[in-house]
Amino acid sequence: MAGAAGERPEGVGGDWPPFAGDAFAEYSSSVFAELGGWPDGLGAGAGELASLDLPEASASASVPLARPDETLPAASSCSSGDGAPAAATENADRPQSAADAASMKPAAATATKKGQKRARQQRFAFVTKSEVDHLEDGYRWRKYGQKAVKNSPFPRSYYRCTNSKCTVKKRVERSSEDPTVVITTYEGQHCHHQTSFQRGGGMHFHGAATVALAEQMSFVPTQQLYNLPPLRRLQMNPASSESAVSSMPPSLQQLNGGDDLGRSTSYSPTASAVQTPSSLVPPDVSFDMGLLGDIVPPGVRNG
DNA sequence: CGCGTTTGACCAGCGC
DNA sequence: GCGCTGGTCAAACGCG
Repeated sequence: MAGAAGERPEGVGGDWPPFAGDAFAEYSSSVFAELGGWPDGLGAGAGELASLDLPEASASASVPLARPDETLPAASSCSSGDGAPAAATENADRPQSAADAASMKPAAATATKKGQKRARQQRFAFVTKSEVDHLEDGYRWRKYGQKAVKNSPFPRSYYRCTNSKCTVKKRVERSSEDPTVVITTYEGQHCHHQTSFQRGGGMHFHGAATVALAEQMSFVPTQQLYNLPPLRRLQMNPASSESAVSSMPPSLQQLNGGDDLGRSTSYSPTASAVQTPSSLVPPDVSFDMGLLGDIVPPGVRNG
């Protein structure tokens, strides 16, 4: 969802459901990390992420999540294309037919030319506190793998969007440091409406805020995203006394209170105050030009 | 029967 | 070059 296509995914906003209630029943905090590129060795990257994103570990926030010099292909999840420069990743898109899949080596399906690293799409990771590993986000996912993670007692699960035209993937793992923390990493951007999601009626907006923020990030044009410093993080601090809505960017406020979402969700301000600790933002970052400029309202920028 | 999960195996990238 | 690790495949299995 961190797609850099600069196009708002349909279904986001008005009817984009946040995480379902169960998933966030125990939600207490959520932190985003925009990965300019996949850190080499996903385990290491995820581990850093987990430790970094916990408020208690914010002191180590300077650890990069992505290599600053890594250039990314255009992030587009859908081979069908929506005007985004998907050509760069076209080879990386999953084959749509079984024949293609059979004739394609797993790695070859995602690798580019020899000597090049496999195409990597824009990814977003965020941390949530939840007892549930697989958080509802409004889309249907099919689990396609699970791996033990080095230095972690918890396995990492791999999910793929069930939409055949959608190549969005996500990884879910628990933090080894804090078992209550779930690290969810999205890769790619949905190119379709969410599937009919409606399990149970209640939605808890803290999750919505989380995802909405991530989506908000996706509005940033690709090039802009790639030119940004390696790490952008937004912390959803439940302990903040800020009014959640007022501290949200206008677009999120709209998401939150304006449309269907606002009407159909039980919004919990306790977990939605947007904070941007200055320590997490490189000093040379201009809020007017980067992701945060679109996300963090001026009043929040100073703490 | 269709869909999703589990799980062992395979492959590529990377570090030593 | 070798071993480790991450990422993915695909057959088997379970469930509604």
